[in-house]
Amino acid sequence: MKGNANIIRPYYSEKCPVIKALEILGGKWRLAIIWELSHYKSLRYNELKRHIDGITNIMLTRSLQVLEQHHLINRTDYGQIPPHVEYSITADCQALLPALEIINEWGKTRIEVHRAQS
Amino acid sequence: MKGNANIIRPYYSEKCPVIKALEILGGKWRLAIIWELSHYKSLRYNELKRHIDGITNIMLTRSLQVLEQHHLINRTDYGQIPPHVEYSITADCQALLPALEIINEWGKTRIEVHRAQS
DNA sequence: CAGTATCCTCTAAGATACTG
DNA sequence: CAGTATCTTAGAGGATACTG
Repeated sequence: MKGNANIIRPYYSEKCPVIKALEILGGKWRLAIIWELSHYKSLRYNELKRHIDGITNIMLTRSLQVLEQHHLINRTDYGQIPPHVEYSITADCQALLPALEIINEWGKTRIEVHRAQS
Repeated sequence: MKGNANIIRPYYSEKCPVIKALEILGGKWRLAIIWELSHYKSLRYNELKRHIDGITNIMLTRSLQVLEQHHLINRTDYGQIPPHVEYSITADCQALLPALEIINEWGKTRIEVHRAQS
């Protein structure tokens, strides 16, 4: 597990909750994973990978591990061969969804801005 | 202006608004700056710096520039000597505040978790 | 199917010093 | 007061190949 630690080092994060949250959520793919998972009861590893265009195995794995460590997602291994693993968001994570809705809507307008400029 | 570009490269961002938003907001200090500014009508450069513990000149300057480019903050230069510059958030940016409220509340619980563990 | 193991690159972040 | 100019570096992100 390398290049896998949190993006932002502590200290100010212990005072500012917004910074603290970014420390946990700020990876390139983390919010996208949460957002994607939030639309399903659960998703398998490769399903999730197919949903998130451009993500690689390592990045998906690393991101999932970080999110799991922070109790934002549940990992359920059905202990079968071939493997069957399902991911879902936790109740803790649900609290963030209203924020993600807003960010998603806001992001849409940014894509329009971007298109209009190019 | 180096090391100042957006954190996340395009492509998937053009499809996923959440990724797009992160591309603009995902810097280490950007949300903190917006969050801080949102509590005031406007703040001067050094006031802002004093509010955000740990931020350096370059990081504040760079972050403010990026945010201004994306029309998230207004920069008002009063053209005086000594300089007098005020920063405030734009109407565009206001739309994000409800999300920041949620993230802030969520972040508080994470700080508690962090404390309980150490 | 669901991941690891290696290796590498790039750049965001920062330290330090200086300025109109 | 409100920044800029330079230089450096840690580590996030990724390419590629492999595995139980």
